Amino acid sequence: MKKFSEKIIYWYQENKRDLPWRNTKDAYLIWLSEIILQQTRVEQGMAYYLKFAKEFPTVKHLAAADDEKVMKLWQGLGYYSRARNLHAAAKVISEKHKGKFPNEHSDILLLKGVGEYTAAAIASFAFNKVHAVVDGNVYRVLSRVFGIETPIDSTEGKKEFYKLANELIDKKNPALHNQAIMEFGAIQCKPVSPDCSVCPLNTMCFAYAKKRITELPIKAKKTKVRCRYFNYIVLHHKTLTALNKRGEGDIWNSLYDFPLIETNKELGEDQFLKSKDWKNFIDGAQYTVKSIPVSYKHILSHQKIYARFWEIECAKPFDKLLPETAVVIKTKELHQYAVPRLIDIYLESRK
DNA sequence: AACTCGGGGGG
DNA sequence: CCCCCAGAGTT
Repeated sequence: MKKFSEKIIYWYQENKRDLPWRNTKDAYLIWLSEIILQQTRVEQGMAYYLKFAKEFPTVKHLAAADDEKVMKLWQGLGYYSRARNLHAAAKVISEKHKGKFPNEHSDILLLKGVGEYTAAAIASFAFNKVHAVVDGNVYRVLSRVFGIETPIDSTEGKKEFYKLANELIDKKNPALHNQAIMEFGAIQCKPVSPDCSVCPLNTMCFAYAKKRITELPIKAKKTKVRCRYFNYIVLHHKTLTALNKRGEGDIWNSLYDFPLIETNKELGEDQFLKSKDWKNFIDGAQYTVKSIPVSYKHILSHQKIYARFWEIECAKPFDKLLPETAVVIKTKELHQYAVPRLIDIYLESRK
């Protein structure tokens, strides 16, 4: 009987997708692709990879780029700390490593934004080192084939799956093996309704034999969702608009939105208009509220945001009247700023 | 060990 | 509505 590794590698060679980051040995490009693909589907990350690779063909190009430009290119992809860490690490590689990407697993692991998975991916794909990758796909394949019921989001589970993955890896073809098992998980051993009848591993699969495909892998925690109510104050004065740069400790760090009043619960529209808080933004200046606010429900994996955009025409400039984090910009230059998807959708609707 | 960090797609 | 996706950093 053929071994696990041989079977998935054979399957991979017959079924693999043609993906751009598989056609290079450039550690920088492989790193770039791995950061973009963290918790992100290949189809969603593809356009961003092509954009970044074209705009920043080498790590030095990326290191030399402006922060705001990097964030703008990342706009819409989510998990924005990835972009900040990517940029910070590019500067380290460019300066401390003289532009040469580290080729040891332990050194790669020191880079900001690079954890166990990504270090193994880069070390194997770029330098053909024997380090097994364990991503969501690998957890699923291993738990099903070998019947592992340890929760994948536990410390114990992580150790157990890494141990098994490193026992199974083809030490002569670590890069090929790692690509194969992930692609196998993504395409054949899918999360929902995989076609096990055509699976090359169905004769050795625990979950298939026990009819427990839908139960594996096991995840212990469930993310709870928090509801938030955002009242955005979209201030205009002639050709000017006020933006707000978001900071640490909340979503969308280092992106821009508008000056904001957040409340614990839904307020009526008249109730909000009467409230004093937002008028601090304009310090009692004359203003005109343009019609009723535009409303959106923005769903994230861990937050539900009920947003309203109050468009206010202000009679005088608002330079010094805003929060510390605010910036006054020309409305026509708004498109240069990196904004959350929610703000982007609002702006698109205003065109 | 638990929490937080986005956005999109599929059943 | 739910779950998952080429996970990592912080507390």
